[in-house]
Amino acid sequence: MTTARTRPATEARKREILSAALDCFDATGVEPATIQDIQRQAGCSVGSLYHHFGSKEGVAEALWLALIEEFNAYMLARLGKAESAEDAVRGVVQGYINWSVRHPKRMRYLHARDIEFSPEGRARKRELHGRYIAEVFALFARFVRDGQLAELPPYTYVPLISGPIEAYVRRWLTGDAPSPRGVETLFADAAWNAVKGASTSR
Amino acid sequence: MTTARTRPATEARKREILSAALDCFDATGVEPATIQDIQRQAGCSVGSLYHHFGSKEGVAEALWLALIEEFNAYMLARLGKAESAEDAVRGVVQGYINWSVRHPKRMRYLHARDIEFSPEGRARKRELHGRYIAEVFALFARFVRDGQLAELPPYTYVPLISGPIEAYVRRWLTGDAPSPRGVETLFADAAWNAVKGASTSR
Amino acid sequence: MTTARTRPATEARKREILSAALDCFDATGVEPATIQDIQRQAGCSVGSLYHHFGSKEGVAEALWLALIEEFNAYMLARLGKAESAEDAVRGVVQGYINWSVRHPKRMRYLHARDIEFSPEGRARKRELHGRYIAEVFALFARFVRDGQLAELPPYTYVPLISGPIEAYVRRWLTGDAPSPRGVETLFADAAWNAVKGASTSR
Amino acid sequence: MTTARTRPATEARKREILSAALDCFDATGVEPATIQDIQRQAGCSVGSLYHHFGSKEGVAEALWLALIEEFNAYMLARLGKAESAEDAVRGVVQGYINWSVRHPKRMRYLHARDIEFSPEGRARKRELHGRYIAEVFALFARFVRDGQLAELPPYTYVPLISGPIEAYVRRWLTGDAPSPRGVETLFADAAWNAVKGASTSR
DNA sequence: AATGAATGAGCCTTCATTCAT
DNA sequence: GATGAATGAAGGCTCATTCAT
Repeated sequence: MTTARTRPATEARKREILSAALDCFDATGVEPATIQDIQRQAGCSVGSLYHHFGSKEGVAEALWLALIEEFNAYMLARLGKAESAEDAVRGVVQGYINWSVRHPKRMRYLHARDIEFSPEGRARKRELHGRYIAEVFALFARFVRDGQLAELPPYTYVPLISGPIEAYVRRWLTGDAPSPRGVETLFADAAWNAVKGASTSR
Repeated sequence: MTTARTRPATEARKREILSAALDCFDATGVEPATIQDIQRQAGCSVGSLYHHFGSKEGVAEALWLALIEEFNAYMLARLGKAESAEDAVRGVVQGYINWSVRHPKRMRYLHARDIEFSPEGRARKRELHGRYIAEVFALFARFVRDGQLAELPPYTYVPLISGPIEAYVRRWLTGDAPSPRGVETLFADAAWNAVKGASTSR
Repeated sequence: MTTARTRPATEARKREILSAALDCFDATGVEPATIQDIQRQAGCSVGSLYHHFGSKEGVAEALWLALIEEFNAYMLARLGKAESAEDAVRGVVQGYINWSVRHPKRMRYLHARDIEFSPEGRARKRELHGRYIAEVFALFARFVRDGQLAELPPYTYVPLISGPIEAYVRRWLTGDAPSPRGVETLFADAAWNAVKGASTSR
Repeated sequence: MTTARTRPATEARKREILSAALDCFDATGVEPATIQDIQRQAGCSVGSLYHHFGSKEGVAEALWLALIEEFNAYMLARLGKAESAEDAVRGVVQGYINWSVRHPKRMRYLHARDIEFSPEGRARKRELHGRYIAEVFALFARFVRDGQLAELPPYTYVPLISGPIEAYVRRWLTGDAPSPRGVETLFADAAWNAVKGASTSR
């Protein structure tokens, strides 16, 4: 029994390249990283890289999409278990911290600004985002209806809940603040206070 | 008749170049923008640009430093007038919004990640940051002492106060959320709730 | 059940590839066309292409040789029926026009300059050319001997007879002149006038 | 007195590059010739080449336009002196031969097929062609009116007059026929016979 | 016979920077 | 102070070809 239908060897090679690319992009940024950096790090040829991803930006895009998919799945798994709004909100903060601490490079890359998406990449990004947001909102809408969460302009929930911890983690990732371990409760409190509903007794 | 000592004409030319550079950097990012983009936009020669700033990164650095100085001055002027901790905290949020709305390009540039500072530039940046933080902390320390503000790990104040509005404004600057006009109070409330002290009656 | 000796399936596949190659070469030229263009157009794999033709130039060469063989056969069939020198000369012009109008891509490809022949290809080309010229000259020599055709430097017959219509057809093939339909007689007259012998009464 | 207004040094450099390019393109064709071939032959840097011509195709285009302009001027100067239609027609053939013999590389390049024109280049080409054709037609129209030339479909004059000698010269340029010296009269006769008018007594 | 992943030399081009005028 | 022609290292990418399956 040789290579199976989906050519697992090919998938493995693609994963190797993406992993090497993450290291390179993390070290210098997407723009400054060169194809040769990645190729050397991945132990493959230039041609192979282009065979699988078409371009340098193709690699950057595929990497970002793979990571956001992973992150979303992680958060949704966490939120799915929440039994109350407070649980969910605190879970977002805690989950954000946990994933960042476990995978700082990945989180740093998700924050990167200099990734140029192709039209297809942008579409895929929107699709993933839309699907994620839809699931999150479905969850939160219930809590808004039963008064556990305040009714706010839709675009403000995420900044209010994640903004502080995002800002803190970004400073930590760039070496400008200590580890987020230890401040979990403080930021979870802030998030919960920012969005909790009137029905929620103090 | 050109005035002697300070050569205002020179200063004007430098400002023109920085303004052109802001447009270019904002359009494509620092790395992708080329000296020739800037030079064409500024209507000057390559040589002139090098005469005044020494290098492309020299332009990027000078621009960032000029903007952060302007922003800090703006915030300090606002905070200086605050008569209570709540006033100050809400002022930060409001000031952040106002300046961003008035100068979105400038704010976007202050958020840029791909500026490479020279050792001198980095020193100047640290100096400006230190001076700013010192003034802000002097102000806030008073409020912590008298109980208006909670006593928290030092690195958490800024993320707690500015994180949500920063996150929101970033989304707005990239076209992913509506104008911050109208959500001022909401974000000011969140900021204040996150850092207010026990002495502050509810 | 695949037939054994000549493997008609193989021949069919080769013809498919050559046909696809003609389309590609015609669209962009031989040099710019890529193996992958051809392979995609032909609906076969890269490997298959190499299996049958050995290289890209191998395809270009095989195509050219196949077409020139076809063209020569067409012209000889036409000339064989000529009963007089005038008939033959006019037949060349008319045949050139007919074949060009029927197969403009093929004629355009026979005019292509950027085909690099292998030594074997060049030999085959010479062989085909020699055989063709020999047959044509055998025919024309008779007419020169009996005075129907003028006795001219050998290398001038072809340019004198075919030059004008070649020039016209080339312009038509590139879209710079209208169809050669309608000018047949004019060009046939010119050809005949250019080479007719003294014995030919006016 | 240093460099004058039009920077003759710059023009000289451009001419050097074009001359080197002609050698390279003639040796291998436009597509196969590399920027480095040209740059080395011209004794300039890659950057300089791009500074002046923008791209490899830019060089090829500028060269072709310069040569066609030169060729047109040469032919028009010759035709301007013609005192009869026969003089003019024979002059075209003779001029074509003379210029080809004097500048075989240039003529070979004017025949090249693999030059890709930019939209601007194409426009310039059309402009030059139009202006040339207009002058030639103005001349010939006179002869058509007074009966010295036959009245034929407009697109046929050039192929009828130049076609044979073009075909012959092309064979010579590729080494497939001896020098056109000695066949001038033969081809001039053919050209004149092909287009002379009824009024022209034999 | 067919497939397509892998290879890597070599291409065109960009662009920060210098410097003679 | 201003100009812009010149430089050349370095980058992204192409593509004919090979070869294990």
